[in-house]
Amino acid sequence: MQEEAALFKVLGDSTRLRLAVLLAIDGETCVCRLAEALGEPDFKVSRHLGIMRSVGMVETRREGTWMHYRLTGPRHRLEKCLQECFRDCLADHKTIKEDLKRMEKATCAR
Amino acid sequence: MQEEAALFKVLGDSTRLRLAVLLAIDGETCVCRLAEALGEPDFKVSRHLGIMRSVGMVETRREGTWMHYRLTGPRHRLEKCLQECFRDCLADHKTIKEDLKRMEKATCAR
DNA sequence: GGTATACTTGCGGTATTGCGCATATAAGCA
DNA sequence: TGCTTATATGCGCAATACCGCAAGTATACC
Repeated sequence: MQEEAALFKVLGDSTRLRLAVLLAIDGETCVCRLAEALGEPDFKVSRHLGIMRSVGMVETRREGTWMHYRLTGPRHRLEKCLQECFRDCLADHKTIKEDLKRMEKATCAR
Repeated sequence: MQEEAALFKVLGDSTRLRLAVLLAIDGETCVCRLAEALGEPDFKVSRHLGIMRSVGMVETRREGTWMHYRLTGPRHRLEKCLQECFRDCLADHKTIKEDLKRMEKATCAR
């Protein structure tokens, strides 16, 4: 049960929960865009993404200097359920809408 | 988003996650039965239930010396989704099955 | 009143977490 | 090579979390 709890624990921080929802909605995204979306320093976002990666919740793809993060294709029912949760229950949240708005305007070259 | 993250955080501890799943499966249950199910001291179980109550995840009903805990009827989509998650994704977990077995044998007078 | 059962809570200790800052790495380009 | 952009990470600190134990409350029953 430790592994399952670890998934919830990772989502138990609002910064990481926002990142998870944004990735669920927008798919693969680079760190700088996510940092602009959240209005947080990129080292902070990077560190939280690292934590999410350590439990296998996200995967990365490097493209030059950019690092693209995406949610891992769900490995079991729990992860599938959680990802549906992001899209179905949290996408409409005020904070997420604001994050998405900032992400659209991101100055990052994509 | 803090409130939503707080829900996940509460589930980010394996003791509390087990309690949540057991309550989702078995409905209203007293502390001593839950403690026997988990094989943990009752003061520990009681403390974790208190944490779950502090975020509104569980409610209580007193009956004599017994205190019965149950999951709160979901107040929004996220809680509904999480409760489905308990039943659909976690009820079959090895640990939960063992917990349920111990709960059946509980010496507690119910 | 006194005792028993069921549950809760204060305390002290150790461990983990999240933060910002500064520094490090990694790739691209002049 | 050196410079820039994008990202990652080591460090120290303050805050929080979980634990076991011991003591407390609450109800029931004699």
